[in-house]
Amino acid sequence: MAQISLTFPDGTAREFPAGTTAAEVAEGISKSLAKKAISASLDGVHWDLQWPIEHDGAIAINTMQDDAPALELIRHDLAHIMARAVQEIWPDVKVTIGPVRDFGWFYDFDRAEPFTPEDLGRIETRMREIVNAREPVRTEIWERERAIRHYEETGEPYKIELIHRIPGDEPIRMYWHGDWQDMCRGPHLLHTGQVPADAFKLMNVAGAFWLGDNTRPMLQRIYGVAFRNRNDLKAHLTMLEEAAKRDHRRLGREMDLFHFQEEAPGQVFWHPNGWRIYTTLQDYMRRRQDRGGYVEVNTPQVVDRKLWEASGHWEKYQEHMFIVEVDEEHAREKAVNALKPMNCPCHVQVFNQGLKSYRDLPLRMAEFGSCNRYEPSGALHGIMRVRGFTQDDAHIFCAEDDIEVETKRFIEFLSQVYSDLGFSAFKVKFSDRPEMRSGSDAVWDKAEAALRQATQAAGAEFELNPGEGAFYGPKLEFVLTDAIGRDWQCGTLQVDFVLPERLDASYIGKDGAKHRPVMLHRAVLGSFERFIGILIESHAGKLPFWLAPRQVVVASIVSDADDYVAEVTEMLRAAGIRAEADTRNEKINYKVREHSLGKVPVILAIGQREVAERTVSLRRLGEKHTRTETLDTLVDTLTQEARAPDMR
RNA sequence: GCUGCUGUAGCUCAGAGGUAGAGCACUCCCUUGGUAAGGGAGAGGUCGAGAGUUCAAUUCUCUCCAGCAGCACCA
Repeated sequence: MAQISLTFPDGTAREFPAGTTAAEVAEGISKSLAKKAISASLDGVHWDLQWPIEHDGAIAINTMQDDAPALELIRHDLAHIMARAVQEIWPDVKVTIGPVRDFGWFYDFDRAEPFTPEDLGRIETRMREIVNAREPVRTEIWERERAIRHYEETGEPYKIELIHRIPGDEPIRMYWHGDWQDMCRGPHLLHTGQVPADAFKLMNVAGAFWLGDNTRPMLQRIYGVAFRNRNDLKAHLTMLEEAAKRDHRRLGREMDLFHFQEEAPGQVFWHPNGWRIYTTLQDYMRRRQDRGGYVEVNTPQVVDRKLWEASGHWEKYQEHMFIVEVDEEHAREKAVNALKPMNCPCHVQVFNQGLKSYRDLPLRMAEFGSCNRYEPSGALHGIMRVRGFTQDDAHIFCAEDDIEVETKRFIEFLSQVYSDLGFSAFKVKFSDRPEMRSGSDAVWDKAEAALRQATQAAGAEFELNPGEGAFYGPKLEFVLTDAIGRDWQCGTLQVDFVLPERLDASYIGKDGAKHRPVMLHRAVLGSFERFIGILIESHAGKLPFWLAPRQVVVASIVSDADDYVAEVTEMLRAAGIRAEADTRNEKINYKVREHSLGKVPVILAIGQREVAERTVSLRRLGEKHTRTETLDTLVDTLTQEARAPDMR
C-alpha cells in the first residue's frame, strides 16, 4: 500500500498508509488526543476526522480548545440536529439548506403552517434529546443518480435542485446524524454528544426566499446561536440586551431627538435636540468641504421626468420615485415630475451651464442634497433607512487621468472625517458591474480598472463585492456597523463614464477640442440620517461634547441658588455652550438621574456653598466623582471641549 | 414588496364578548433636600383605521395602515 507523509504543527513528519483517516492519525499520536479530537486541518482545509487522507500534507488535530473549528462544527452539527428534530416532529416538512452564520446557524424549511414560538421550544427540547443520546455521525460519498433517486423517494425537491446546482466534478456527500440523513459538504463531529447541550438556543423564525431569489417560494428560516459553553452563550445573550439599549430608535425617544408617525412613513420629524446634532454635523462637514476644495450648490426638489429619462434613472428606478403630477388647466399634457431621488443629474445641469475648460477641472461640486426615494416598506429602519434624507453628496468632474489622484484625495478626506467622528475602523468594499447596467463593456473595463488601481494606489484594503456596482459605474463602499453588528454603507465613491455621456457634459481640452469629463460620485457620511443613527449607536447616546445636543445642565440644589444658576447658565451660553438651567423643585438626586439618563455630558450642581464661593460642582456623565471649579476655569475648559475636531 | 409577529395613556406594559387598568412621565400641593427616583393629590385613552358577525366588539373575522425580525431591494 502506498505511504503518505503528514507533517505536524511541531515540524515532525510521519508516514501513514494512504487512506488513513484523520481520526486514525490522532489515535496514532495519543489516546487522549484521539478522545478530544473534533476535526483536523489538512493543508488549511477543515477536515472531517472520518475522511481518508490520500496525499502528503500538513496536518493539525483540532480539539474543542481550537476556537474557530470548534464553533464551526458545533454550529454546523446543530443545524443538522435541528433539521432532524423538525422532521421528527413534522415529517412532512421539506428541508433545504442550513449554513453556519454569525454566532450560530440557520436552516430553511418549507412547511405550510408557520412555526410558532412554542414550536421552537419543542424543537429545542428534541434537539437536546438528540445531543444527549450521543448518536454517531457517519458519512459516505454517493453517486449523483443515487442521491437524486433517494430524494425523489423521500420527496425532497429542494435537495434535488441543489444537486443539479453542484458542479459535475464535485462529489455528493451524505451525512447521517443517527438515522437522519442530509446531503452536506461537511465536516462534522463524530457523534451528536460532542455538541454542548447547554450552550445553544433557538432565537427566531423569519421568512427567506429560496436561493435568495424573490421570485422563488418563501421558506421559513429558524435562527439559532451556539457556543462552546454555557457562559459564552449567556455572555452573548447579555450582549444582545446591551445592544438593544444602544438602539438609536430607543435612544432617539429617550433623548428626545426625533420621532416618526404614520402620516409620513420613513421620514424623520427632527426634534430640537436631534436637529442640533444634525446642524452641528452639517456645519462641520461644510467647513471640511470648503477647505477640501469643493464648491457648494443647491438644486431643485421637483424635476421633470424628462431629465430622469435622459439620465437612465426613470427606466431603472421609476417604481422607487415619488411621482408628482401637475394638472395645469391649459396644459395639453399632464406634466409628470419626480421628487429627486439623487442629485447627480441636477449637478450635471449646473456643470453644463456655460462652456467649461480643462482649467475648470477637477470641479468638485457638493450639495447637502435632500432626496426622496420610495423605499420598500420592509427596508425602512429607524433613521438608518428612510424615504426622505439628505446626502453629503458631491460630484467631481474631472479628466480620466485625474481619477487616481482624486480617488486618493477622497479616501484621505473620508479617513480624516471618520477619524474626527470617532470611527478609526471601517470596511471598504469594491463593487463591480451589475447585470442590469448602462454603458458598454469597454467603458466598464476602463472604469473598473481605474477605480481599482486608484484604490490600491491609495493603500486602501478592500473586499470584493461582485455584481453590486451602480448601474452607471463601479463603486467603493465605506461600511460602518450598528449596535447589533449589522453593516451599513455610509461613504461611497463611484466612477461614472455613463452619465456625462447621457446628459452631454463636456469641456474644452488643451487641444481646443470637446472632451467628456468623468464623474466621480462621492459621499462621506452618506446620509445625515443614517450617519447620525450610527453615531448614536456607537456612542450609546453619549455623544462627544461638541456634538451633544444638550451640553450642560446647571441644576440647583436649593432654591436660594436660582439666581446664581441663571447667571452661570447665561455665562455659558454667552460663551457658545449649549447650557440649560434646571431650577425645578426636585432633589439633586432626581435631577442627576434624569439628566444622566438624558445623556447630558456635564451636570453642574449648585447649592449654598457654590453660591457663596462663586464656584460650581461639576459632574461628568458616567463618572461618580465631582469636582469644584471656578467660573473662569469652567468656561475655559468647556469652550475648549465644545470646539469641533477641525477647529482644535 | 414577501413571510411571521405586534398595535391599549407621552413611555413601558397588563386586561376581558357587557364601552378600561398599573408603574414612570405630566399638573398642583407639601417638602429646600448635596450628586442616579422625597411624600400626597389630580388630570390624562374614538383600545391603529374601516367593514363584518353579534342584542352587544377595544376583545371574534376580514381588509387596510403603521411598526418589529428576517429575506429581497438600496441609483
